[in-house]
Amino acid sequence: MKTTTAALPPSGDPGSGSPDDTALTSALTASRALLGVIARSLAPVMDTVTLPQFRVLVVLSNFGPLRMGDLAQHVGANQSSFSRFADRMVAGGLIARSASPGSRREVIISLTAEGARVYAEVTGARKKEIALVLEKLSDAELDAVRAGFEVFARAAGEPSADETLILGI
Amino acid sequence: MKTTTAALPPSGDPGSGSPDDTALTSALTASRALLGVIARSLAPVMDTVTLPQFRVLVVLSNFGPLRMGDLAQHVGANQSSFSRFADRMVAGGLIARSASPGSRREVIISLTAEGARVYAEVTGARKKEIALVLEKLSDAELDAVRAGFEVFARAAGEPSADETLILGI
DNA sequence: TGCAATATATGTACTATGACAAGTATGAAG
DNA sequence: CTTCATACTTGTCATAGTACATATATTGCA
Repeated sequence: MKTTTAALPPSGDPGSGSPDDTALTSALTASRALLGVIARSLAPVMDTVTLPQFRVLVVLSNFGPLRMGDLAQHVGANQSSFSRFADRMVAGGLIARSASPGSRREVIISLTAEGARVYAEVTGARKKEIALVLEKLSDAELDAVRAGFEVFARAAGEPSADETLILGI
Repeated sequence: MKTTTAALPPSGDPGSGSPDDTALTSALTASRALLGVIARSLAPVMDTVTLPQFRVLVVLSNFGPLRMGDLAQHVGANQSSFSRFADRMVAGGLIARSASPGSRREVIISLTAEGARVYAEVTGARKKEIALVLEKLSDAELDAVRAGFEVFARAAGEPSADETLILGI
């Protein structure tokens, strides 16, 4: 029997770690801060492109023109669905279909100038947002940020393209 | 005339900043790393809830039970649309409708245990992912990360709830 | 009581996404 | 040239999200 489950109290952060992992706490807080940055940078284009569509822009920006099927695979889409999905993006002026030089049955998808602009708008905004934060800092603080972030990024490694695509960023 | 715009070459990061802003570069790299973390933490639940639905879980986790209309406002949804949106989440066992003690026309939405579990799964995974990165580090490196992230988070400030909701995180 | 305001639910309609099957055009192998 | 595989397109259908207008229930106030 599936009775309506009872209400639960709010919980900002579930479970506080051991008292000595201040680095974990700091990392979580910083991750929220960076999320804010990312979200703000993405917001302005969200009425031009949907998140799944932005995924495509990311892939094409990083890999260059791709065959339709390969592109579908990269974003984890069904190939047959993807054709009409591409139609919408073509209609939106974000991508372009072109014939493959090698084979007439292949269709190459590439960014249009507009598609590239949308992508650049987001990454540019992200950069600007972060710069805005950093310019509040003293030289010593900047150095601390640089050192800490470098260490973390090195340890975390670059996320695979497919991983970040989950969010479409 | 809007002819099909030509293909553009790939561009990983558009525009490199001035040579001295290594902190900016580090921050951008770290932001990508954290994005990977966030994306990985979100991936497992993406077949249980959609991103808009996860937004609701986030809001309810942070604010506790809310009236339907207030909840709709928090996630930026049209009130009349939201009723059926809530239907789906109720059907999915993620939230529950209950009568307001004060007024019989008000409907209070609260997380079910399952809804709270899904939210906790994501935040828990995020925490675990970050811990996994940090445990590779030496004490000195941990200290650098803690210091750098603390400075950055303080300068960036907590993102507003509405801001992070853009991404549904 | 009666009326206006409030809170939610429903009718209707549209777009985006996405799955599956079937069709069409092209290329490659024999 | 026939046949099979490849690459994309199209038909069909189902679901999610969202909007606008309208209906229903409830409350508060005159």
